[in-house]
Amino acid sequence: MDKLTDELLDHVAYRFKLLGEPMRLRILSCLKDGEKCVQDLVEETGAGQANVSKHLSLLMNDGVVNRRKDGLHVFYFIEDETIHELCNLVCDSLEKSTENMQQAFKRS
Amino acid sequence: MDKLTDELLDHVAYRFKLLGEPMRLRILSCLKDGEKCVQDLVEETGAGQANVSKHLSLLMNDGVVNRRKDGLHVFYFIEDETIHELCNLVCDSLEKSTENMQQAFKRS
DNA sequence: TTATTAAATAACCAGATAGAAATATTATGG
DNA sequence: CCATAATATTTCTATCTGGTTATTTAATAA
Repeated sequence: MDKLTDELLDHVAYRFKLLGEPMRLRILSCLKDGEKCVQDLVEETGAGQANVSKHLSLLMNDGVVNRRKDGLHVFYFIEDETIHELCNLVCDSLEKSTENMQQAFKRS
Repeated sequence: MDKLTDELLDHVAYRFKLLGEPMRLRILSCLKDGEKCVQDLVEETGAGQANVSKHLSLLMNDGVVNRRKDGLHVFYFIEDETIHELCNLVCDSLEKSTENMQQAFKRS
């Protein structure tokens, strides 16, 4: 985070914002183990088709995911693998702070 | 990102959402080198005082920052150091994809 | 006590956006 | 060509939220 230009900072914020919607994170979680077509994602997430498409479109435009067309189906996959690292970092951090909360609760 | 419960996933998303606002990221960037009082942050970011306070409050409640009171001043500092890692990861990733874009542009 | 300063909170508004429904596009098969 | 299935796009609406202004709270000093 050295010498963040305003432009880069805005882009970083936007990337975080993309990851900051539960449904988008759910979609990315579904893509963790490999490509999925839109239908699969609709079923797995329980979201509407238009909704899933829109989220995927946003993720595509920012280079988070990419796609491969095959007949009527469009298979989406994670393009930027750092997503997993990001999620893991946050998960670990949250779990740690939850532990601390519990510890503090025990002590009180 | 293994076995994300819905609850954890929502919390992870919320953490990302917190980082997904340019002004909050700017505030965190200001705190990178150490604690700052609210006034300092107001001056450095150019945002309104109420605004900075509100952002800090959100960041506090989720454990991203913490504070130390000293007389009239309240000094905020980063509590969850993984923030830096997260930002660096995103920065590197974005820079990389920008390079790729430029490469592709040269080839075309 | 009163005045002053720093920070937090409350109330409001305007812009953004997730979701739903309808429509359009694209690809396949008959 | 037409029908169908998968996906994308458009439109609309309800909700959320960042920013501003005004007010309140808290701490210090006179």
